[in-house]
Amino acid sequence: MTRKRFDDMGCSVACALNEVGDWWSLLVVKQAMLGTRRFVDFQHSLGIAKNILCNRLSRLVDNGVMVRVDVGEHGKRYEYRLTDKGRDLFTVVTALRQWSERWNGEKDAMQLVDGQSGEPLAPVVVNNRQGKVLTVRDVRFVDKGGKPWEDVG
Amino acid sequence: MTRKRFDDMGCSVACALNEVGDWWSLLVVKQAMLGTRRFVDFQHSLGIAKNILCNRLSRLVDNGVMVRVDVGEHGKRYEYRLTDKGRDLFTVVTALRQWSERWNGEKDAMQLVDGQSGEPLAPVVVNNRQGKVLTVRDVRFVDKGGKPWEDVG
DNA sequence: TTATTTGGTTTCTTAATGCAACCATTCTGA
DNA sequence: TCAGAATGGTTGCATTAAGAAACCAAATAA
Repeated sequence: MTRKRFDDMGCSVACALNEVGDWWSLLVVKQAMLGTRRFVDFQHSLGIAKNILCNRLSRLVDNGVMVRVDVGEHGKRYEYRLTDKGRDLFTVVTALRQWSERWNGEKDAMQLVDGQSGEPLAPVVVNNRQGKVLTVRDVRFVDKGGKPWEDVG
Repeated sequence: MTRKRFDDMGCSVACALNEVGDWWSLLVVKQAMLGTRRFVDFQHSLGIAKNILCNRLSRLVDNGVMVRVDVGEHGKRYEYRLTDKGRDLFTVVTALRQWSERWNGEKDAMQLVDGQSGEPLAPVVVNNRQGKVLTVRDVRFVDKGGKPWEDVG
């Protein structure tokens, strides 16, 4: 009786959550986006148990979100860095951060700003191809043939 | 020895994950965005255990992401609907869906399209205030005073 | 050369998850 | 009306995940 698998549900969202849907993974990715690379630095900045961090880093490496780079002279010194796939989670992490700030207040001592101007970022939104902002009410779910999706009864 | 709390880490992302960072919550929200409202429909479409679904719906209601609406003639018939806070997770869920499709292929039988044109959506991106697309390399973390953030050693 | 850092593993306890059985209302069909 | 199904749970048990602490070997710094 293992934990339910999410990668065979025929749902992209479930498939994503199968890789980064636990309590810690996205926080590790977020911390890597702040520049953290070493095992001990992840451990101290996140306050995560060593065995859990070990497990999460391994899973992230297995899933191609991070890579373990050997930086020691004779091995045994490593850095964990984001891959392109990992850096591409920037939109997800930023959307999550902004959502939290909108609804729970700015609990963060840090602020994310444009590196050049130093200004805050624009809110992350969903656009159609013409650049119009869409809410969940403005979209439809269709199958491959373009037919509307039927709710499961 | 309880599970680690994420809402007192001084991090907005952690605070968000404290509410929807478990394996199931975002999937329940995503399913609600597809129109599912009834307990049994969530159960069947997600394949989630009843006690876990019960716990997740309660937590989502407690956190203001969903509301339980009484729709029975004499009680005992309920609908679970997204609140504004819940609907605002649309960007997060969509970013996650697109990320999964980009890196793991389109595992989903369903496609999300613009309700009016029927066209696929534009990729969710992070913009600065001038509308320029930013990657994680284009941003900085600063404190309240605007000073750059120092990595924890 | 000794001490410390790094990156783990092991052990033990508690929490989360999954499955199945059960249960009290409420609606439905004959 | 009355049996039976649907709804929205709860409870008990088994397994897996998470957290804290101790321990450990290789590599590095003092």
